[in-house]
Amino acid sequence: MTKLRPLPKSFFRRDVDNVARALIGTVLTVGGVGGVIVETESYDSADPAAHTFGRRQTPRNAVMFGAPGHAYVYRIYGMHWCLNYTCGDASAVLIRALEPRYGIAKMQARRGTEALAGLCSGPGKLCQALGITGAQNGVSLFAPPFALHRAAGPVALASGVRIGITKARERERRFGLARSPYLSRKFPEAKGT
DNA sequence: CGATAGATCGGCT
DNA sequence: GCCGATCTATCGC
Repeated sequence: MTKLRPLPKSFFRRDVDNVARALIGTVLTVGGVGGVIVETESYDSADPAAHTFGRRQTPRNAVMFGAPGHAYVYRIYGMHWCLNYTCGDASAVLIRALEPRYGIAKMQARRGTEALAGLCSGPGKLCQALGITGAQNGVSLFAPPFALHRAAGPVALASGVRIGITKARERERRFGLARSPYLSRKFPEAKGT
């Protein structure tokens, strides 16, 4: 396998949108299982779609008010989990899709499906494949079982409006690897190709 | 293909 | 009591 270099903690000490962009191409593993991040979304307290909108604190969103570089995990629709990286100042990046690369058999077993393209192509699927639950809420991303690694090289970045939200739908805070087969949904092509 | 319905429950008003 | 940063199956064209 390619040599993996860890992400520095300073990675998260910048604007949340830039973190969301820079995360594309980085590697996430949980207990050695994971892959390359190909899709993210950003949220902050000025965003009507965010859990921290208006900086109102509740038991659920408490982790987003804490230090950067931690996992914010919450349950959605009563049955799925979603993983975010906290970025400080009540902001966070939702991890939406991975290219499966490490521990693929384990991910297939957890998901109950074989197809690689569908293993981690969505926030709920990704958490199921990596075994992430509310038990990881608030834990450091820089300590086991989590491990974050730098991108192997430059990536073709795409962006667009977010998915699955009902508020602030127009905001372009979704980022991803253009034309990746592992996205939850394709990004609109700018032109040509 | 795209559209829609149902599952299922914690968090918040 | 309502609603959601989702997923899957199933329907219609």
